[in-house]
Amino acid sequence: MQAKADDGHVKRERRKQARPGELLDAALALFVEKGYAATRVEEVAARAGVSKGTLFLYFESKEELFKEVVHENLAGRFVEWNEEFERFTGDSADMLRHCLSAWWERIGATPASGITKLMISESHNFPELATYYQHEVMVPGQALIRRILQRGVDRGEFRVDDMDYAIYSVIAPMIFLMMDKHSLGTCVPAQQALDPLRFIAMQTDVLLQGLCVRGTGDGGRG
Amino acid sequence: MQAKADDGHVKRERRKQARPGELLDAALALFVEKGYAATRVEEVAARAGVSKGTLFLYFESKEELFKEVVHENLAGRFVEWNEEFERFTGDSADMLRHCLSAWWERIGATPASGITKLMISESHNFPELATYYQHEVMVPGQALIRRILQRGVDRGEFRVDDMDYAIYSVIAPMIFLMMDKHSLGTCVPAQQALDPLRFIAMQTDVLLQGLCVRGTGDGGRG
Amino acid sequence: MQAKADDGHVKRERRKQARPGELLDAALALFVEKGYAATRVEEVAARAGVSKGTLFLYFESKEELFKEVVHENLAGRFVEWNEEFERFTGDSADMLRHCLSAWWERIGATPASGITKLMISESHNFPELATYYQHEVMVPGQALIRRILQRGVDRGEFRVDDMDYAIYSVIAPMIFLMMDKHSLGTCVPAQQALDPLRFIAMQTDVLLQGLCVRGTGDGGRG
Amino acid sequence: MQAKADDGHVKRERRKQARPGELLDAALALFVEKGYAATRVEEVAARAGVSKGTLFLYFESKEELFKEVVHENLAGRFVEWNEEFERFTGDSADMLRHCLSAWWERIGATPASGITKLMISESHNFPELATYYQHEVMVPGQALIRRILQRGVDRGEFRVDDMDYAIYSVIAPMIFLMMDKHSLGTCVPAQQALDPLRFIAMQTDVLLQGLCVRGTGDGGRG
DNA sequence: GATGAATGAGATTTCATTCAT
DNA sequence: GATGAATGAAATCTCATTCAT
Repeated sequence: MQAKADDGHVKRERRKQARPGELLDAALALFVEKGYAATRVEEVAARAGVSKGTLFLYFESKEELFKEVVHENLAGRFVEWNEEFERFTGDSADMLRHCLSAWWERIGATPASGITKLMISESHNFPELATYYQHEVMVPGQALIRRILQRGVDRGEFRVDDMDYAIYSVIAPMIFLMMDKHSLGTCVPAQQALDPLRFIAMQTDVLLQGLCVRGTGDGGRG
Repeated sequence: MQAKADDGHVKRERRKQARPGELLDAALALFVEKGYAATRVEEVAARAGVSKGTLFLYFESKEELFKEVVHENLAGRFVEWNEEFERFTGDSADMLRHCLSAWWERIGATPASGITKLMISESHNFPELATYYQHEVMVPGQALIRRILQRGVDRGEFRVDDMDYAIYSVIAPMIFLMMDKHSLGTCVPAQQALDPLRFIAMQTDVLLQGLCVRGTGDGGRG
Repeated sequence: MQAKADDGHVKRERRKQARPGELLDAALALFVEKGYAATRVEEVAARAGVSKGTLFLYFESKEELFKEVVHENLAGRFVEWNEEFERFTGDSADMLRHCLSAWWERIGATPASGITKLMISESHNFPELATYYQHEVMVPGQALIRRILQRGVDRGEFRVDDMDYAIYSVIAPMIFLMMDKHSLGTCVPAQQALDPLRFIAMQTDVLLQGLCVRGTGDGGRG
Repeated sequence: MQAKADDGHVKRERRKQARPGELLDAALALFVEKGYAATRVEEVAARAGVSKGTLFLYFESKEELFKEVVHENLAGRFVEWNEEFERFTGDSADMLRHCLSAWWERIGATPASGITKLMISESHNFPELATYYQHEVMVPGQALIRRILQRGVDRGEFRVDDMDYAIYSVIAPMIFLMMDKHSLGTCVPAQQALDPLRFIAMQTDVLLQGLCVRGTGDGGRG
């Protein structure tokens, strides 16, 4: 009986903790799909399997919910990724390839990528969130890409004329993939659909062709 | 007196003719800025310098206004561009460069580029419009890019392994520039702001490096 | 030329005078058909062949228009009918028959009967008009019926136990016919439609059977 | 504690169950009094003791509310009445008398009679409802009256020359009473007011005088 | 006088938020 | 804690009325 009570308690504790998470997931999905304003809190609650009232036990307001959705899905992954950067020992072309495909698997392909679409759609309505996103994602993201490119330059692997624009060249295909996943690509028949990893591979090759000092034309594949 | 009466009539007529356009412009700007749902029709009317009621003289409903905003700003420019394509006599690298910078000047830099952001934000809420946009913009746009690349291949200037993905490589920076203009870039201080023509030039160079058969490393500038 | 000018002037004068009449006719028809609140002044104007603005040159407001519609169509016909009563020389059964069929031809069958439907529908919203209608129609109408019945009593033709209720017995079929014409009967196929004069004839026979002192069962027809 | 919780739940449930009925009652009263278009939903809600928003929890729109008001108050009473017809053993004159006075008590005197006024006022604006009313009330009502009259004929009690018009003769005073109750009679001082049961008794007598084969002149009172 | 574009008060309808149960 | 009935502020939309032409 003690065990049973404990079990119950644990399970209830877990659910209690999990509830906001389910709500945040539901909210992310719906905000990304329909936009902030067009999403009704009742839908979010329903998708999370709770009632409208319950949502307000966990979040002060719809706006607060939105902010927590953004915060929750931005929780600094860059610490981890900077550590991976430090540990990486291969050449910089491989590093860039690894970085982009890892990004797709861990972010692009997951609901977290919806946050970028959300910020694109709602940045004017939530300027403080836009700033926050800028600080939490854009700045560290660009910094990480810069470190990778700079590493290539420092090791004599890359030649970079204009670092800022080189960074944009890395970001552009990522933005494109996320927009495709969350909007433009959703009304295209499946067999015509874009294969993200293939696109990333191709883009990286083109980029590396431009970056690699020897300009061997094989995009650094060698 | 005839003249005076005519003048008055003409002036009023001119207003009447102009109103829908003014309202569509105001609506485009606000829908792009705040999203469809977060934009109040009264704001649209105010920005066009009329009252709420006047808007409904010209548009049946907010939804109808939205649809007409999209239709109005999509009026097939591809006829004109296909004609330019036919007339172009230079090499295909120049053609691609010209095409992208012309696109920026005529679309990207104008409010019309907001339509793309709108479709990205609202495609799930207006599926018929998304389909329409697909037919009117995505398909002919990709077809035009395909023609340019194919022209390069046919003339022995380009080498294209996978045409579909090559097209995406052209589109991705365009999407990126529009998102920057309408969202992400708007909270970045001016002196750090991205110069679109410079970005386009750089991107084209990188692309051409990958495309041009000789792989001269000068991106076709040589 | 003088003649022509005169003609023009006369015609214009006539039209100017006629305009409010056309508006009143249009308004009566639409108010009866759709109700006061559900009728838009623009519809009234359109049906009268003028613009919305013109209506307001002749009537201060929609409410004023409504009041004038009622006043216009109530213009005391009872003077004329009381004179007919005075002149009538036949027996009282014939008089009642004549009275009811004349009423149908002059009022019941004409748009004027719509006023009764209007008063039934809108009396709570226009209490002063209801009172006016009471004074102008109900009271003199009941008085006229009373005079006819009383004439029959005085001449030894009718026996009336309760004058008030005898009057209601005359009115009830009139109300029924007007409601049939303006509402209930309008969704009945034509061949099933009620023939008002036949109904009046029948009703009068039944009434007279009750009224005529000899109770001959032929309703006074002899 | 169990009881208390149940109580609460039950009480709230009871409110929830009762709401639509309260709203329908309020709506019937106001629609009859002011007409559909002139009644504001907020008034309906206020009369039912709830707020505007609550009304829309139970009814999709004002129009839907109106339709349900009509449907609710038309719930086929004719089954019951046809059964009464079958069970009735007295003579047909009594049957007709009973039928009309029962109608007044169960319908005419109750708010349900307002439906007829509503249909008269709004039939053009809601043609489907007019048809529905035709099928649910007019047709079965006329059929019931026809059965009663036919019974009299079959039993040798009544003589009916034209059945259709005989039926109208029964209906006309009913229409008159309802119009009096809901419109015309409401601005008449109380002491002059019409006593419906007395009017019905008188009308029935007159009718029976015409119907009864012996033409005894006592209206069947024997 | 006639017009009809423009207005804005007022109606319907939605939905985030509250709170009794 | 959880619920969902109730609320009312705010949005869309209508239409009587005005007024420049």
